[in-house]
Formats: sequence, structure tokens, C-alpha cells
Amino acid sequence: MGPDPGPGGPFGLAGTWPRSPAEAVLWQEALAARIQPEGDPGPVCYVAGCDVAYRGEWAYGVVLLFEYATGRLLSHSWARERARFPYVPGLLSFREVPVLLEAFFRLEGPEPDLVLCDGQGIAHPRRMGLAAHLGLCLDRPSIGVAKSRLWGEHDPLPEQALSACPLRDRGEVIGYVLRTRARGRPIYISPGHRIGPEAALRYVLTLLDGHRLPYPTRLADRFARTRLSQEEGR
DNA sequence: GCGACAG
DNA sequence: ATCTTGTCGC
Repeated sequence: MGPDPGPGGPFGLAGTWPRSPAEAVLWQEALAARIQPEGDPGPVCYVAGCDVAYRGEWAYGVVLLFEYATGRLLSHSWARERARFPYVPGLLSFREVPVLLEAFFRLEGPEPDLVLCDGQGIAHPRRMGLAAHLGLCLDRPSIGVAKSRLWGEHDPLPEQALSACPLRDRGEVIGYVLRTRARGRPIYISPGHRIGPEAALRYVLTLLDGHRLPYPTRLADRFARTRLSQEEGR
């Protein structure tokens, strides 16, 4: 039968999910055709940051919703599930998308105009990193913000803060490498869904606050770990 | 066989 | 990602 990208298919909401890495690769090849890694989300009022933390077999997915203009935290949500898929480089979304979708489903308040994820977007061997997969499932503009490289090549990056270089795959720009702090390790930014590489870089630049990572994903990471440690006391 | 390999 | 103490530096 193979991948099922039809209605209810790729979202893990119809009880369907790949059972093996080989099957997951087939899903990615089918889903990649639906990703729109271009454009600009337009007026952004609300931004979400999300992340997943693990404690043994349990995955804790967290979503934080911010007002873009002020950076104020408007709401948050979380979900806990048994991890359904092992971590395999290139197949991260099959491990993290289900628990993140549940957390998004529980989120109250306005719909986010932009979603930032911890991981790659289309800077991926099949253009289907976590941010691309999640953005497609949510049908929302999404950006991947990764702490290390998975795919793509780039020129040497100047040591200066805020220096950036295109991340390319066979000449095609699939994202940007951005050094957010002088002499610090860079971060890897790539479009997920419904946004282009340049707009993705531009939005991330506006979400920096002096730290290595933009605050939506940085705070989501911190919240997920806090949530996790609070849970181990019961 | 060897290196690379998001979280 | 997670397992884990102290330690170097701003």
C-alpha cells in the first residue's frame, strides 16, 4: 500500500504511521511534493515555538504561543506520549510530530501565524525535516532552527555576530547558516512550509534576544525540560 | 571499509 | 535527546 498522504494520512490522526524506517522514507518522498518552501507568511501577529524532551520511553511535547510585536507569552500547552519511532538521522519528524500535534491541538488562544521548530526544515536529504512535516500537518508557515547541520554545504562563516551564508544543496539555496553570537557556533535555518529561505532568515533575526537561539524555541526547550522534571515527581 | 549523521 | 561533577570564564 505504501505511503498514505491522502486526507487524514500524513497527520498520524487516522491511526496511520510508518512502522519502519524504510516505510518512513517512502512517506517522506510522497509528502515532500506537498511542501511549499517559498513566499512570506504576511502579517505575523502570533508566533509559536515548540520542542520535545524525553524521559526514558516518554516524549513530552511543548508549544509556547507568543505575541510577535511584544514577545509576551500568551499561552502554552503540552502533551505526553510513548515515543512511536526510534531516532534515526533523517527521520526525526516521525518521532516528534505526533506528540507535537497533540500539544498544538490542546493549545488555546489564536492560531500561530508562524511556527518555529527545533530541527531542520527542507535542509534535509528529501526536503522533509521536522519543520516541513509539522508545517504541512498544521498547514501553517513554519521554520526549522537547528543547532547543528544535517544536510547542505556552505562557505566559511565570518566570526562576526549576525553573519550569514546560504546553505546549498547542488546549488539550490535550502536555508541559511547564521552565527548569532560572535565566535559562537552557528545555527541552521531552513524553511518548513509556506515560507522561503530569505523570509525564514529574516524572521529568525527578529526573534533573537541576545542568546544563541531565537526565544520561541529556546524557551520551548526550557519549558519542556521543566515540565519533564516536574512530572518525575509523580 | 570509512566517514557523516537534526533531536 | 539523555546519562552526569566539577570547572573555566564573563
